[in-house]
Amino acid sequence: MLTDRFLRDRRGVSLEAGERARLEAAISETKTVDARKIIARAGEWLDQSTLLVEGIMSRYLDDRNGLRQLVAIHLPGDFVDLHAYPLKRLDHDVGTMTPATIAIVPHVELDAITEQMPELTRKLWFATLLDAAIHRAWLFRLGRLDAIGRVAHFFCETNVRLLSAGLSDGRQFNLGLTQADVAEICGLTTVHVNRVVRHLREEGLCIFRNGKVEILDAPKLARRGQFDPSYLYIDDPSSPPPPDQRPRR
Amino acid sequence: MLTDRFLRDRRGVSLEAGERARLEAAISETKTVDARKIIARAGEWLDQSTLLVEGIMSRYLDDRNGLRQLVAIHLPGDFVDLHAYPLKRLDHDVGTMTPATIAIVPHVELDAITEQMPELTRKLWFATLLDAAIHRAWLFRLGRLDAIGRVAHFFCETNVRLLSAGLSDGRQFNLGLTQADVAEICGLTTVHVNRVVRHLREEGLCIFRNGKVEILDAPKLARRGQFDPSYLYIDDPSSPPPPDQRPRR
DNA sequence: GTTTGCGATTAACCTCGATCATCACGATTC
DNA sequence: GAATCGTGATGATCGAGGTTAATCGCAAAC
Repeated sequence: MLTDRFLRDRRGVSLEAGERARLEAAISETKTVDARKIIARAGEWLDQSTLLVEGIMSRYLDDRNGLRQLVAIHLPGDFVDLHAYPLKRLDHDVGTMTPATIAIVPHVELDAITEQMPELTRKLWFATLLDAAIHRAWLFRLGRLDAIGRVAHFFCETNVRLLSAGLSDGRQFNLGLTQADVAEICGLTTVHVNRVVRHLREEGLCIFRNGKVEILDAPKLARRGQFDPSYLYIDDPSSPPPPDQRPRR
Repeated sequence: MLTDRFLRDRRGVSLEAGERARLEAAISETKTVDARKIIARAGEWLDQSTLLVEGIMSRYLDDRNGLRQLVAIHLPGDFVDLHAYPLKRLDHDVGTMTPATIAIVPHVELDAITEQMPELTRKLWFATLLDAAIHRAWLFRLGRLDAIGRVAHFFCETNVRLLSAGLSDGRQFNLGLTQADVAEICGLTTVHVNRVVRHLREEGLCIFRNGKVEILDAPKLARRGQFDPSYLYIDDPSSPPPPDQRPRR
């Protein structure tokens, strides 16, 4: 199903069968889009949102000189611009990075869901806040890490996200991004990303070639990027479960 | 009322009288908190959220060396950690920067609201996504602006936000932050923030002294920080209104 | 009046990453 | 086959901002 990967392995908020069916029914159409196409522009009024089925998409802000800062990348299973539902108007552009398959969900369908299914509504809300949590990790990356740490952190994050989408084996994954893309994500120049990539390779941490990432030493890479995956809210039996009783304070 | 400033002047999502009353009724208690106190820690399971009535609060991530990256600052009227309602567990710490008055909203009350009031639910959702939009602006700041631009952008943003909260006259406002705080926000060192502040003063853009900001040349300051307030979604008669009919694509 | 301590300020030095330039390689295209 | 273009690789140079450290102003505490 198109929504199979949506909120997969997210503790406490994975969809029930009925919820998944309801969301699936809300899809008005699916289509394929070429790489490097703009799906929605900043300031546009939107009446639909985009669920990413296949491929990689991004959200970005332009600066005055035509340079871009990516604020998010989206992987299969992500409800890319669900936040356009409450916001109605976006503050940034949304586009594809690779060829992509997307499913369209009209906002009138989401109106119906919010009227009738409060539990599913909370899960959709959760999905948008997960994006916000990733924004925060990216803020940490840009504000507190050096160039090597930023790229290391990005690779770690993407590995974990793709793993939960079933698109990485935990050691190797295909990203389809260029060094220039990584530069726009990490707030660096392509030249310096190239040097960072070489450094990571020479240190035996990971190899980035032809858009593919091979992680050689995951613990060391995570340490270098100060990466802790808890902000991704992925179901992990080894982390402490929610308290039986809601905690009081 | 305690919620008077919440979603004030936000086009299309300002609260109706009944909604405001319902939210007000959801408040279980209010309290005052000293400056520099932690309200919630990363990883904690929460069953309540915090509405900021007076004072300034922040959210931040710690790095390995004990340095912090602020990911948000909150002003009176902000529902600081409303995102804890869908997320249940935070990925960051929440604390006060100045002495503050806060109102507590138990999540069980929010359960009731999401069951009974879908329109108000969408507005609460909107409020959390507004925070995400501000995260994105901060990402732009850290990724694409130099030190002077970052501080200029931050002052512009804060001025607009305080203006809509009725706490700035558009030219001057009291922030109660130190240069070290600004450094943690802008991903700089205190030493360099000091240099930037001097530069902004000498260029006649703005004066930052004793936690107070005086804006001398708002247009120039905005240009220097590439600041465009549309991401704050504040009601502004001069910006284009939503289309009468929902747009189709 | 002295002490303490926080915050602001300034200087000296150095490093990381930007900038500019060139070159290699492969895939298209004509 | 030549030309073009996107992507990656690498060297030389430079400057913004980090680091370290010293000093100052001022308010609170004693």
